[in-house]
Amino acid sequence: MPELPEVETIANGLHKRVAGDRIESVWLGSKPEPLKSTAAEISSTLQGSRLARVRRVGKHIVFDLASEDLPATRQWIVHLGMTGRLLISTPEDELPKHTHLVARLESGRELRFVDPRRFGRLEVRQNSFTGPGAEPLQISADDFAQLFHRSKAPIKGALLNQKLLHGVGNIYADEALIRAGIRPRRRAHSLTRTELNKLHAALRKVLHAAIKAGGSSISDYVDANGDEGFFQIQHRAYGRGGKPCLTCKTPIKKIVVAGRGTHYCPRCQK
DNA sequence: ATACCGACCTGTCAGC
DNA sequence: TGCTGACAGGTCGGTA
Repeated sequence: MPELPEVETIANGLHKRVAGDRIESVWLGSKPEPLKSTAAEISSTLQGSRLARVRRVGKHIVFDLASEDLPATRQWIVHLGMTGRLLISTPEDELPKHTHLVARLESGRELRFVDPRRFGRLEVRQNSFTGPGAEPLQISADDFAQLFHRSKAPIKGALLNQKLLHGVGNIYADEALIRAGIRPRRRAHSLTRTELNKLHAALRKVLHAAIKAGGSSISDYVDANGDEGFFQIQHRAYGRGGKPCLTCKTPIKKIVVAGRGTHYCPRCQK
């Protein structure tokens, strides 16, 4: 579900609402799929920890944990997958179907992880988590060009490769490419430096605009406060197959690239 | 090493 | 109304 702008919105919202609170106890569901660490590791690490800070790394939500006896080097990492959600609730709120973790907080609230499709992952770590790739909003144009100029993959696939850049998903890959005027099937190494610069700038711009809009709500995405994002009204390619290009009126094409539904303008994108 | 492709899951929606 | 199949914001592992 969530890509960089949505995860950033969720992490910032969670930070505002739960930073400083302490986890008193943890309930874990019986389904093991969402766990990368063992249930015992997750329970023992979270229990008693203070949520010092909540932030985004790539598409991951990172909770920096602190406790009386240990320095703040432990982290709780949450990847939301396609349908994962972190909800702040009261104990009286009905437990949603597909709830996999409930953390009871000192404040009396509960932080719940709900994920119907179970593509999300929970993990605890001791060391500092830096994510699989580079941050799209921090990387320089030079380093950005370096990442892609040797890859034979279609540029759309390369943008989705989290080991290169982390945080870009299907929506923002399509939205960056249409804004940069580049076809999704172009081999990454075939892009000129001018095109890579345009793509770097377009990606930064679209991600910043989407963060400002609170992300894209396609079906059920809501942030930590339950509010919808509204960047979807600014989509030019994603979800607009058959509809006229906002620049030239040519119908937007929908194809499959790197196994993902891909939308582009056959006239504006070269 | 690189790049496709199915698998992993549930829910929703279109079409019959 | 109800069934079937396609599709969905992501990632991983196997295979070519």
